[in-house]
Amino acid sequence: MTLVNASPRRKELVRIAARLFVEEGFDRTTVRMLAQAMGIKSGSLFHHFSDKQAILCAVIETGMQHALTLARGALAEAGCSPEVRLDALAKAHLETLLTERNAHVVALYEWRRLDDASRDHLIHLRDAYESLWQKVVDESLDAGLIHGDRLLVRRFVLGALNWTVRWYDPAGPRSPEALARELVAMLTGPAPEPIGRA
Amino acid sequence: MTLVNASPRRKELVRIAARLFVEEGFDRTTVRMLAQAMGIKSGSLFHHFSDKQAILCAVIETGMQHALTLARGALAEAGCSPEVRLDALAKAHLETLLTERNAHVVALYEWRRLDDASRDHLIHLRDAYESLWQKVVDESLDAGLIHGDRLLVRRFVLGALNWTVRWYDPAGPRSPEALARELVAMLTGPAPEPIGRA
DNA sequence: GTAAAAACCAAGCAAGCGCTCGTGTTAATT
DNA sequence: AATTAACACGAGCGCTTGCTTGGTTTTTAC
Repeated sequence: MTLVNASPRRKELVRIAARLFVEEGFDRTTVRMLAQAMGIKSGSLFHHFSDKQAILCAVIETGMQHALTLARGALAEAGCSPEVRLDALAKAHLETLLTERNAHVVALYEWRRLDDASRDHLIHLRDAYESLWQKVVDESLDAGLIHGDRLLVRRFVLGALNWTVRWYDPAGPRSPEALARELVAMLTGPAPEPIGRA
Repeated sequence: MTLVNASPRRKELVRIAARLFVEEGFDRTTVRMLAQAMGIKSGSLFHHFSDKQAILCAVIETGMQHALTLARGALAEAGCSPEVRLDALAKAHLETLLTERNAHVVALYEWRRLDDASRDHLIHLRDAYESLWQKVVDESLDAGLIHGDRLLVRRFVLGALNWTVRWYDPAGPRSPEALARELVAMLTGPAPEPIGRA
């Protein structure tokens, strides 16, 4: 499923790389900086990754796999009420945005630094995730819970959620759950009844 | 008001730089590439800008000034109906996102490459723009047109709009006006009456 | 206990980077 | 006609970049 092996050592390297890519940006993170943060010399880096680009790809893939796993789990646990499912998906999205923040920020800002091969690989993951969302949005539309063009709704909602990485402060007063519920409430209008928690 | 002079020649250079920064990213756009696209040699570049960084700042400032001008104009022409004002502001936002697309994309992706001085300068422009939005969002909340936390609503809406640069196709079937109206409709729920156009 | 495999290192190459500098060439001002 | 300021040039300095190479150490497997 993944492009290359996933030894625990490699996983740790990817985590470190993600942090540096966020702090400095991909282009400004030199292989020497990466190596030092990993406790090895720059030459040794290329035993784990074919080139710098492959590290970027691995980082982004990590985040996407995590998002997919979380979203599928959330939907499996949620019932079949459209509102609960929408809420659960939004919550899962915010949670992966938080716990795998570095990877997602890198995906957001450095996507264009990928070469064609890596991009092709990752686009499939992205498409799978977006079609998950589209299905849940469609359910809410069919139920009359929300209104509008199905494609636009999905894009606007995911846009609003993704943008949170630019301002959300995990140390602040609001939890991802609360945030998700506020967004859903914003879309459904003033709710006459509270959302039932599964 | 602006950080430096704004001769027509310089304006053209900034436009070219914006295009290259979008195509290649700031770090990968070399001063030689910039110079060649401008029809001069790399050394001559530094007669117009103190350093590469200053070009980035000028590009981003261009976009922000344009956004501010358009938003203020739109609000001045709009009446005092909260829904019309919200719609007008969203439309103005999408229009500047479209006509000054390069500058805004650069602002989005390369903000972190700014040095502290440039960032301080630009943050004031950004704050002015956001408080414009906050005022209009507050009006809509007070009128009962939309619901939710005032800060969150502003952030979610601006997030949804800004994210459009990642998927919006100006050659597609939808105009910025139509897009703006769809977003407002999404927030206000199923409108019992059509929006009056000023 | 030993052989194979995996991880690592020191050294450095070729290329590209932002930027400087001394000089020449226009174009506007006096 | 003389002065000045703005713009452009060519050459290149000092430094950093991603990546390679040949050889050593550490870990794993039997």
